[in-house]
Amino acid sequence: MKKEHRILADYLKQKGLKQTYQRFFILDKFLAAKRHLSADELHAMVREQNPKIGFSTVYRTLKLFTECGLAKEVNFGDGRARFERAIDRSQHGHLICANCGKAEEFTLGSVEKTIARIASRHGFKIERFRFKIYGLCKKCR
Amino acid sequence: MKKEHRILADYLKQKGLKQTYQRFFILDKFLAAKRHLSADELHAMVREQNPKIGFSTVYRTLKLFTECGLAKEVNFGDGRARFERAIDRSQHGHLICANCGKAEEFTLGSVEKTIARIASRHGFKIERFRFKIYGLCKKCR
DNA sequence: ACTATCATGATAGTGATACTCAAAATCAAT
DNA sequence: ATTGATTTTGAGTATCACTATCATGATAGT
Repeated sequence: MKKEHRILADYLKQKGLKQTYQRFFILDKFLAAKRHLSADELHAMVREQNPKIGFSTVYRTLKLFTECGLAKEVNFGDGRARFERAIDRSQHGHLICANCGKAEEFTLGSVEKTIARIASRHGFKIERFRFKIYGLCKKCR
Repeated sequence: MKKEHRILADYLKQKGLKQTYQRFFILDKFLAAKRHLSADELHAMVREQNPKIGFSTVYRTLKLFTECGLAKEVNFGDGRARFERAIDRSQHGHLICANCGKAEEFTLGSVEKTIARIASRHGFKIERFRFKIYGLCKKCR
């Protein structure tokens, strides 16, 4: 059993929720994706193999993934939430192209100490942070 | 004449747009605000003294301010765009409280070099960047 | 003052997200 | 395996922020 299936299964049990076919099917599709997906885009992928699964279910399931730490919601300013894998991934920022809309990632190792220092100076308790650079990617510039 | 009025007036002239009462009235209200405002919130402030001014005008005028560099659009993840002054202000990030929703600011001086380095490594042309830390502020923690 | 053009403000439209509910699925207890 | 309580699903609808439309009104050059 995949690590991510285990995490989802445990979370469902802990919360008294049910292990449904849809939830694990959507999880597999989500993990297979290479890009940052919106609920709409993931639904399109899911529906290719499984046209019965509705948008609502995909949408709610993505929220569920976010709750149990399997996914992170990211927002690139185009008015639709996107989701990315959040297991076994180091902190990273996004380079978002204004032309093609694709998002590259960059590691944040060198910035993390700075972030911690800033927060403590303001008496602020960090839950999470987002670092985004908007501009033009190599291809589009 | 205020510096910001000058900037707006020049921009309007350059673009062949008209100098209207509303545009300058909204600008004054915008500049007087201490917080990060949404179009809705600014409209509420404007309407106190001037109930005739509609939401559409406030909304469009904020876009106009953004075009001419008087304002910046920021998004704190609550699904509504907010605007902040952008003249004579150094680059800064935001500390956004998950409880009260208020946003403090922090300076980014030490991070800017890092950002430039990251971008050049990816062949990415920076237009702008956003650095946001979500968590609990001093009061709410 | 006249006229072309732009701006305004009310209304309606759009798209993403969130809610509702009847029918179906899950799961613990028998 | 059957039952029954409870959750989930999927379709439809509602809501919210934002955007477009358009008739009326304001602006600015002549």
